[in-house]
Amino acid sequence: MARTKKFDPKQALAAAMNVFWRLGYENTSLDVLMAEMGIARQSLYDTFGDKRSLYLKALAHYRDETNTSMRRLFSSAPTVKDSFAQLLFGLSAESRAQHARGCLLLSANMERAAGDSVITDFLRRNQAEVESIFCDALRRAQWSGELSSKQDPAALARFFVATIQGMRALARLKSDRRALEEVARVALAVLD
Amino acid sequence: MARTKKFDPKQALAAAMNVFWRLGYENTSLDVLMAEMGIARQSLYDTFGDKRSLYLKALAHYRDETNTSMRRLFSSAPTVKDSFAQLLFGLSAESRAQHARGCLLLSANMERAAGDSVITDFLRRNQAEVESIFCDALRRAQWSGELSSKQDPAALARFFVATIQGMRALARLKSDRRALEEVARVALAVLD
DNA sequence: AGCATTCTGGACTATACAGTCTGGAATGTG
DNA sequence: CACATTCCAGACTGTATAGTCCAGAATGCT
Repeated sequence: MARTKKFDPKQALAAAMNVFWRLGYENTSLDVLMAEMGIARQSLYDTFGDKRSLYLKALAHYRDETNTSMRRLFSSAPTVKDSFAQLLFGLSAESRAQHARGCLLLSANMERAAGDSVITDFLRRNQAEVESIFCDALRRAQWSGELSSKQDPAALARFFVATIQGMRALARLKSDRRALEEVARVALAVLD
Repeated sequence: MARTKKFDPKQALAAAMNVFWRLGYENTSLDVLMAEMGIARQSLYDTFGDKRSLYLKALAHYRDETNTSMRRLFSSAPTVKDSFAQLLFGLSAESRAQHARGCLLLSANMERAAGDSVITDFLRRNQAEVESIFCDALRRAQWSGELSSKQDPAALARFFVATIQGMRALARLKSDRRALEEVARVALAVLD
């Protein structure tokens, strides 16, 4: 009946995600989007809608990727402390460019207008999801005796969410592995 | 010889600072700046230069205000832990609007282009300053016996810088005093 | 009073960019 | 082969906004 799509939407979306990740929403122009996605204006609008809706799709894609990898991490590491250590030291060891781009969802939170309820709701749901990944792992650790039952898993989970975002802010300003690792060590000590 | 300035530049700068604080650099237009500063376009350009240089002056003004108040806090509170507690619980107890606007310098860090060396250098110098305020207080606490000498004051100082920024990110997404206080309690425990 | 300077308000310019539209080439399917 | 669909390149529109310019009113100083 018709010509089939020449490009892979998944791949194009991943490319768009990377642009937003590196440049932020406002500083990303359609021109660079078209260039990096390797498609023309028309195809972009036909396939993804306008800039904002492409952005929302990119956020969702990012969330799916990172949360999947976090679940994997927390189900494979031997102890919770190990899991958090891998997370925090992994973040510390990222490249300068990775530190500079930071976390797409943290940027989305900082960049969003105060009244943007679509993005706000999306980010709140995601934070709840991340907290529950952490919280479940912490509860399992209490069950297994690794973590004292006097600790509050929900509070610890939130604390680590905050810590990661704080470290992301530090890393963005100065890509200094040693400094980040020091912060990570102090933070991990709350699990002892 | 000439007419004197009608408005107070300090006051106008404070007003500009509040606008940038609430809206961020990109989303602040000259029109709202003129409105909130209470001066006309021409006066603004004559007195403060272009938008960016006004922004830089606003950042410096913000830094001066907050660092002065932090020094005051750390020299007046009975213990370091008390100082940090006041800082963290104070942040937790801010209004919804205050949580939404967050910290001007954290926003500047997230919003800045990667290659903007003027703002980057400014923020790095400020972070060093804040860390030194924290670090000095922690060293005094070790001297007085409040804090174990096994702890690393520089690492703790950086940790609290990260914690504050993490809590700011959380507060911006959701103004939830209880949740923030839980994070604060976990963080303060590193001083025990 | 007279003058230099600052103020206001608005017109004006230049630029950047999102989004739409057009024309024609490419390509898979029947 | 024919046709529907998708592709690309680029023109075009509308809008927002930073920054400049100008005319005239206001005001302090000598």
